[in-house]
Amino acid sequence: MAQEDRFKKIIAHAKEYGFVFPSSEIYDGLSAVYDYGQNGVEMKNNIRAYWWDAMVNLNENIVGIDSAIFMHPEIWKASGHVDAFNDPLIDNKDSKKRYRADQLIEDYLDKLQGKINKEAEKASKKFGESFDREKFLGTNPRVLANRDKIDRIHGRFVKALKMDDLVELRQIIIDCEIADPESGSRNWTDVRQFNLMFDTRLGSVNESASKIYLRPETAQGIFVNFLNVQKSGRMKIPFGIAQTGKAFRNEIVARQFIMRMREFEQMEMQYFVRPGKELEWFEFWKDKRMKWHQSLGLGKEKYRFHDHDKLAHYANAATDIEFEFPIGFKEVEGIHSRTDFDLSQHQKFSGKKMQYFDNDLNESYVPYVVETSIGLDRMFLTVLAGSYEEEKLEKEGADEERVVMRIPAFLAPVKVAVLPLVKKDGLPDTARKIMDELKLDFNCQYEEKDSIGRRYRRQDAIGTPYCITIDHQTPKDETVTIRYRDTMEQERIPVKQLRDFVQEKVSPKKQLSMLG
RNA sequence: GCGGGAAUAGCUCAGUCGGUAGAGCAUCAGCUUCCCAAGCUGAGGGUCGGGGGUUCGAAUCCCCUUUCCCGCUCCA
Repeated sequence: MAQEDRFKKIIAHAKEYGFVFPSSEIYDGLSAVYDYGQNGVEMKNNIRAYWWDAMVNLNENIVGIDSAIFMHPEIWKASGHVDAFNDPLIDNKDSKKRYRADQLIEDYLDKLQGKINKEAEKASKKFGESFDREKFLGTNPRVLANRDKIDRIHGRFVKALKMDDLVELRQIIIDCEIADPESGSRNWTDVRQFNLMFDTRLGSVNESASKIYLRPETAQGIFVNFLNVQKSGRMKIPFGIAQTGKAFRNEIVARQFIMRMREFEQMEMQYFVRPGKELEWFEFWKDKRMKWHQSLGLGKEKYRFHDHDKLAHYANAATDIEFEFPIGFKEVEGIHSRTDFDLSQHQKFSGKKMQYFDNDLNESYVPYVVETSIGLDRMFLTVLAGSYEEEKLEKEGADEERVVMRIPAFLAPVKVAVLPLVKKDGLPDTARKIMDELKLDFNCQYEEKDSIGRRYRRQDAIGTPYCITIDHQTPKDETVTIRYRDTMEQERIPVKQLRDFVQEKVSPKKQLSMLG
């Protein structure tokens, strides 16, 4: 409970200090859509840049692209999204539980098959070694009745799925007297289709305009450009293509702040490898990506792998990197061994050869793919949640508290605050000069209003790692104090050294060099 | 989408039995000059989430609706 409160506080803090706002708020908001504010956009850009540096710049064999959100509609048939993102759903009116209609029918068919197997089992025990399983299955009246039933239902089921016949799907459920597995109730609503892909029209608004989708993932933009990049970049396997960009999913339920949004940003890299080598590379990227996360310094114990037991049809290995949010461990990044599924599908649907000629093997093949796919918005939330701290301060008298965002300096939205100690004696002028110097290199804020202590706290709240204070000593010896966000300690340094000093502290170079 | 709860100033909240909306903090201007937030003076800011109804009169009662939170469900 306390943890949930903490999550709420982080959301409130994000809004109050210009990180994340609900979309269209003055019109009552728009469900599961959020806007990034003045501080949020800086931090988001910094996270994206850190990922790009680590993937594209640090790896000579990885290049980036930026593909369009609109793509040829056939792509989503090839990828399986047109089928897989169309779930027929049905609700039980009594228990208020929701199920996938196709799942209910499949479970029912499985149960019938189970009955047949049991029947055979029983007979086998009874007749011992003289038992002829095939003959039994072909003659026993109970088995025959069930097999006949399975055939009939299965036939209707397949046809209904093919025709998208929702009424027939419901009729099958009624005819088979399928009950809610939990409550036993057979009081069902109509079957409804939820397509998780947004669609719109390309071209003029008329009958001939074609329906196109807003991409539900960025990965396909990479697959369809595989040949373009490989040839124009003279890439040799293994190599990777990286991309960041928006994707859209019309989630039935989207909740938990920016954890699941209808419009979100992905950072993906598809790594093309020799068939048979994919599981080695899968392990390689698991390790690399985990190191990237841990390089942020938010606490190694807050990360874990969660291997998938149930694999998607295209994958032969999959794992999630999870981060411990106040509401529990949640997926931040997925690493999948996608086999040659995607390229093969595009080869099939487009009729173009999606192959690579490997000189070392002297043969051509459809490459296998290992994917690293990370949600930028979730990453953003990771940094927020991992940085937010209500710190108890010891002070004479009452207990004091400060809210401080311990954001890694290279991700912080504002790097430096320039603060004249008081608003007189020419200190603001001196501060302005320093500000003008520094703002060419860093995102800086100048503040002269309110007491110095209050200004420090305001900077703590947005995670500014360094505050530079111009005091009465500055005009005398050209030095200022620099105050550290995390320790609240101060140091005095010459104005001349400021730029280099800050530069070294807010650059991601040190972290990146450890990843390289 | 279903069930439950919530919505009053930027934030936290008060508002009695239905009688024209209040506090603290924050914001802005001026004063004060101080190294870890809440000194002084003044000002701005709300059609009480939106729409409809009952009533002489609605923040308050009724209906609808939107958004958020919790649970269910879903999650390439």
